Amino acid sequence: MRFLLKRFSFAVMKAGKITLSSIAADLNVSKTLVSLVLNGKADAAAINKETQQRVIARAKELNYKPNQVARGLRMGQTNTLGLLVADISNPFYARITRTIEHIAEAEGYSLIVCSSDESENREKHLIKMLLERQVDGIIMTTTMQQAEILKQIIPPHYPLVLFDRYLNGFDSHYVGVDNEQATQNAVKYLLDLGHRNIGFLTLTPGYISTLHDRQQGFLEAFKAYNLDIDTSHLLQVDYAKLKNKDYNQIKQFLAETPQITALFATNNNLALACLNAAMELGRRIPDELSLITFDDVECFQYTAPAISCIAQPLEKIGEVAVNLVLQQIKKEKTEPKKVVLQTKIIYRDSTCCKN
Amino acid sequence: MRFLLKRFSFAVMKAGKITLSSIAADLNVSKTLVSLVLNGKADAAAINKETQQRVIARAKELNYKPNQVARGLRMGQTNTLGLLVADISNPFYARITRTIEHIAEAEGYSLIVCSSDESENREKHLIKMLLERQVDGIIMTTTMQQAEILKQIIPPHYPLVLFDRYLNGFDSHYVGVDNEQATQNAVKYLLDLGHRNIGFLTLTPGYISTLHDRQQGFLEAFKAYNLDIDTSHLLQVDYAKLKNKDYNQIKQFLAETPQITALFATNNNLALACLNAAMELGRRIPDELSLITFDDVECFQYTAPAISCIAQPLEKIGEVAVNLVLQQIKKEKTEPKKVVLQTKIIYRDSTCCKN
DNA sequence: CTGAAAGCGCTAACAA
DNA sequence: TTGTTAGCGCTTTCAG
Repeated sequence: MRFLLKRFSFAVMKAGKITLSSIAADLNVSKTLVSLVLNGKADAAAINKETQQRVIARAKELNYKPNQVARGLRMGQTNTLGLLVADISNPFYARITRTIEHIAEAEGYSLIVCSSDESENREKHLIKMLLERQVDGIIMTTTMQQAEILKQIIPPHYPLVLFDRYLNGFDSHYVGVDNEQATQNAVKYLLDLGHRNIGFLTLTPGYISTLHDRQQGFLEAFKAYNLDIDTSHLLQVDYAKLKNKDYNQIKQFLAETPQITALFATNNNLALACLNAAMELGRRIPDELSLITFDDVECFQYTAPAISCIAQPLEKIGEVAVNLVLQQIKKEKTEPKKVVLQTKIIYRDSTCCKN
Repeated sequence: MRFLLKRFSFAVMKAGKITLSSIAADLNVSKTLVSLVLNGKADAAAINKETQQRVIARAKELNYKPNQVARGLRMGQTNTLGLLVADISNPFYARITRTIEHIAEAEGYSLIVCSSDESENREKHLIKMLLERQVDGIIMTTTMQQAEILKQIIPPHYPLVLFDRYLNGFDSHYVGVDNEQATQNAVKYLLDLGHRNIGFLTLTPGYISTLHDRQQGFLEAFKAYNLDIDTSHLLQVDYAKLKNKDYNQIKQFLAETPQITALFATNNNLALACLNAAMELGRRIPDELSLITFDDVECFQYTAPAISCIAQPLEKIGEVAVNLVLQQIKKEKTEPKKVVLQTKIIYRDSTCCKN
């Protein structure tokens, strides 16, 4: 009786739900059989061709969709990757995401995408979430200051790759560029153009490796030329304000340091902000003020003037990142690999000789 | 013996895995108890305060992370949303994604993000994938021409919202703007400036509702002014080529129709391409050629000249989209709602009177 | 106040 | 060649 009741309620409740069992019941075969056939393991199991056909036909007919959640639970693998960036609406990350998505998808992986918003707390929270969701690996830009939290939160041999930013004391796979060298080259280029009073615009939080290294590169360039740096030429802009299009900090800076003839911006948002500020202050670029920035975005070639910049190989970064994580998942254990890619200075119209 | 073997391998394999049962075993209580406590249902179940404390303490100590895949399977709900866009690297989608992500996250939902690449096949494939992954709802821009495929593939009352583009014959929730009206207004503005030979640049595939409606708006504007349209002023650019920065089609078009004094571009990529083509051909904007485009992206205010455009309320679109899908998930059943938001023409320097 | 047991949909040993 | 069964980790009746 109990049994019957169960069968009954099962049948009733499941109206419409097509599962392995429902197909099996329908065909009077076992779940195993259906599973084997639908996973292409039928031949290996030497299952009757004719039976195979019946199963396949019925599955198609019923529009069967395997429940990947159940599958994931059973197999201990979700075929999902976590992608954690600072801000998905930043073209820098959006373009890398695109590449990662494509490669991942080709390998059967989906992406759970999230933005940390440059907040350590959010990042911590999001990583936990990804881990709870049993993603098979994580690709991320960290905004952490200390390796500790990450070490605590991420299991020892978990498939992980940091990109763009590294974290001292956290020995994981990584892909990015040599920010210090790239910046140094760009600043030397400004120096070679005759500029001596060069402003350096960076962001909060300043401890982020890319920002830190770029600043280091800036200092190194001066040192290499035996030049002193006026620290009043360094400005750290508040990230939230920048996101909010509040450029007052920059305008004030430009107004207060009229001796500056060239500007180095540490990222694309900052460069656009400079353009805006200079425009409002009536400082002509490049005649009165040269500008060069880290990161290339499409529109830099169409701005007035076109903006000189340091371009990172975005596609390549995405490609390496996803491949590194996939390799770890496939247990191709390797030492944490650090991949450093080449940047390229793109000379456009926002930079010229000091006159 | 058999039993022992199993226990053994179990113990070995599970080394380190913290689960509900492992905690329960550890504490000599039942899984139920632990589950209840960890889900905040302990008080409702009137569980001993002291026991609760023990459970919570141990869970924290062991750094327990609930397996959301198991939870999802059991509860028939994954707290995951599918977001399907044409191209995540397009700032238009990236910015909407940002808003959606934030609201979804606040409600406890994660996002699986994917790009259809304007391919019907990819779209079909991705929707199937999302459904198999048991996402609780889907937010998408469709690139389908016919409603049929979507109807076949998506279950009748599945939580779904289309945004940006609608699909005739597919009666779902929707949020977007009045593309026809917006375009008509913008074109009338060009007409009012004295332009009569206006080029219209659109994309493949042309059947997409937004593109279609924009073209319709273009035609309507002329009709309203009792003006004839020279169909040689309409150009449909190949999407793949555009993505690929191959602007020859546009350059050729501009070269062959020198009588054109103003251009309407149906999206941001096209506008940038026009800028590029005009530059290479030495056609000065706006003096020789006015340009207005659908969609605003940040850099349009910094280009030379700054580009006039029709701005869509991106944040609002994202917000409405995610809320609509969340409502459906929460079974707040409503008739498929169509939300049409306001656009705004932003007048910048790329448009001027015909001289 | 607490526990046993069933079962979400699937895979994979093992049996037959 | 096919079926039985156990179990992935969790929630939730239902019994005590």
